[in-house]
Amino acid sequence: MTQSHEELPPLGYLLTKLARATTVRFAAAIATLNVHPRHYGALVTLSQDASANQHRIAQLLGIAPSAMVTVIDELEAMGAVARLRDPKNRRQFILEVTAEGRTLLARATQLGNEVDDDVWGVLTPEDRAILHQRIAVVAGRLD
Amino acid sequence: MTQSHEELPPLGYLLTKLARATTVRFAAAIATLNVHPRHYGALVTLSQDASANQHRIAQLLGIAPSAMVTVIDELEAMGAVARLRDPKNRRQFILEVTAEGRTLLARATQLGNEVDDDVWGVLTPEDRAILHQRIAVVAGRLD
DNA sequence: TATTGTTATACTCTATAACTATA
DNA sequence: TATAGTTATAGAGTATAACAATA
Repeated sequence: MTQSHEELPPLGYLLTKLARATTVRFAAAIATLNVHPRHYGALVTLSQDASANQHRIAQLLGIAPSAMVTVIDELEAMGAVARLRDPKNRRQFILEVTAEGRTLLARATQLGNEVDDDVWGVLTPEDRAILHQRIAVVAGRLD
Repeated sequence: MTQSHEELPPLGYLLTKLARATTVRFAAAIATLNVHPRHYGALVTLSQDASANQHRIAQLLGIAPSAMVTVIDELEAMGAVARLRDPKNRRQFILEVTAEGRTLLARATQLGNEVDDDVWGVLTPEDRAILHQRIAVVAGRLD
């Protein structure tokens, strides 16, 4: 047990600081694809839960449903997502990630991984992989 | 080596998602002290680098120098920070964290740790301590 | 009457540029 | 001429509330 542990700022605070710095770099990287982090988040979430409607995606992303409209509008304009009326419930859309959307997601993820290399390069690959996996677990439990 | 690792979204993206959820909880917790996350960040940074002026703090926090003015104004109004003119260079201030400021920081940190318990409770204490330490290392290298 | 998506609007946050004083 | 702090202002981002279509 290290004595210094108690004196670290809360994990959540350190995370916020890191997230902010990382987002700036990530945003700059994917701007070359004409994609905003907002679009990336929606694409990731849509890919993970194909049955989600716009309200559900907004909830998962932690933003207002009204804010989703523009994001999906833009993804649709890029040809990354298609709005298909659900015949079972015509109030809502089935949000389909197109082949183009999957390609875009893959490219943005690649750029994100390069930013990761830059920011997290001080850790050994093993440490980083373990960290990555644990963060994924915790992030997945938030929903 | 796990095959699934390659398919995780970038660490930076997961972090941003976690940071967002955590900040909402942290902000709600420290609101009981009439403190905003912004104030907390400035207090932490000031405590870590006593010689920093407002421009330097803004740089470390990744915000515009003009945005610091209100933050320091509010911290001063709370009695948490004192602006003392530097006699060596009267353009800048020495920003002193008061005893009251240190108490406030400790209380807010305590609340932040409780939020951490809530969010990170799915990890074992050992895993979490290692994670915390590594995150602190990476966050510290950003400056 | 409730739900899904949408629009209109207001509010918060942040950045940019111009100003004062000091160097 | 450059730097530290400040002020004014504009832009981006976000949330809230009201609305239309559907259930």
